[in-house]
Amino acid sequence: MISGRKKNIEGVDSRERLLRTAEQLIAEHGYDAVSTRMIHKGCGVNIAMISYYFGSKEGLFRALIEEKVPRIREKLEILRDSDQTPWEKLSKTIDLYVDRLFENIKFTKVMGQELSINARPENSDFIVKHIHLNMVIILSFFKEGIEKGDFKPNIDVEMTLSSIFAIIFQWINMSAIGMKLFKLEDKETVYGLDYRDRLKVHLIEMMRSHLLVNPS
Amino acid sequence: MISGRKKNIEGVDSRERLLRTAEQLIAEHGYDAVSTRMIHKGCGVNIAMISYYFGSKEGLFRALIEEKVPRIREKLEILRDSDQTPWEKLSKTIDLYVDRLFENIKFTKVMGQELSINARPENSDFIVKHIHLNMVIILSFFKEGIEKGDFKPNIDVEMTLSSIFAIIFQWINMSAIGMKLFKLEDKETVYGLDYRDRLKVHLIEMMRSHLLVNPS
DNA sequence: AAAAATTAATCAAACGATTGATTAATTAGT
DNA sequence: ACTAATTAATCAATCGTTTGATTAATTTTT
Repeated sequence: MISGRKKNIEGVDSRERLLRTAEQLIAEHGYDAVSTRMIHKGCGVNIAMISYYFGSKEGLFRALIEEKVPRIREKLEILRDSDQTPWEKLSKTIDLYVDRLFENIKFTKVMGQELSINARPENSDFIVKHIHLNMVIILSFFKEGIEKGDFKPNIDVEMTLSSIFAIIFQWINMSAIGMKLFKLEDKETVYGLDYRDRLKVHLIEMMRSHLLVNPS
Repeated sequence: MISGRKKNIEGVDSRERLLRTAEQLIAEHGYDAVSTRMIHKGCGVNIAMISYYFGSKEGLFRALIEEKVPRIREKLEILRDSDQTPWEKLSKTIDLYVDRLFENIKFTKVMGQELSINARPENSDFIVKHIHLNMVIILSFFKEGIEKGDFKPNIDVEMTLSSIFAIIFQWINMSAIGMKLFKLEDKETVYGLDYRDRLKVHLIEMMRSHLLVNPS
């Protein structure tokens, strides 16, 4: 019969622990497969605290989305306003995106699921809106490259941009295929530094031959 | 062997209707969000028929997977045993895959979800196994191309192959992003013939510059 | 003492699954 | 050819569980 408030275990407050546990579990099993009881058992925080802090299970999920999605853009804007060549901007964007998504494997999976199934349209809309804002910035790199004559004039820029996103997202979301293709044993290797770099090199080299007039 | 009665409402038997309704609903909402009651209400077939035909909800899902996954390989084998150039084989593979996945949008989404979340490992394993068998065949196209000197010798073939799959899968699974990027109103356009062709052209042209020693 | 945080207990609704009974078509026995 | 037995197919009703959410009581913090 333990009752009353539990002191912040290891200094982390209940709200934060609910968010992190939900992120972890939903990434692994999907939103609908994760019950509020799984979350509460996973972190020891009382189940009623979900209603208390977030109103509902969906509210908790929404808070998770809003917390992480808008983060990348500031870096892109810095890149945009720099005086680097379009190719430098693009290759650094690839570098940035791979790093960011790999550093948030769990959340990237959550995002992927949320965009795939279209339950909770408010969430998908929110994610799509922010990804699109980023895409517009990256598109300007393409256009700048074409205007300056660095990039081939006849490339399908939207399809190319979409492909870059697809390749990174898919690597994280369908790690099972990557594991089999590269004959790896555990998932950690797919998400490890070696393959992160290999993915970057591949993406940048592929874009180099696809985009540049003079791939040198 | 087959005996007993067959009622066949409107000529379609219940087993088939359960499969198609489950495919439709699961593609739209995800496995866990679709209840057996939704399926039964969606097609009018009695809920007990799920146990009767498939043993369980999971059994129905499994049957759906096993019905469709292994289909593409025979075409790939015909391509492999033909006397076309490696580049012809590869570009026709892209053509084939885009067509097949676009003709099965619903099921492709189901597959994507199943590979993303790793509930039901028997299903993910089954899907991965068959996709990998196809990948091995396509890898032989790459290797043949390199041996003959048609393809550049230093390309990361596994990453390249993985990228092709990623781009097609993602186009189907994350249509919301495509819609926004191409400023489209309804999902049907993303899955329509125009964008299917545009995706094919983009993929093949990107691979041409990425792979071929002499892109002509 | 007032406010904020946490608790165990409880709720109606929905879940997947199973039951026993019924139907209609086919097969076997005569 | 007719009847009895067997079969697959279908149904409504119900099982025990789990779900998301809420309550009122209690404890901690301010």
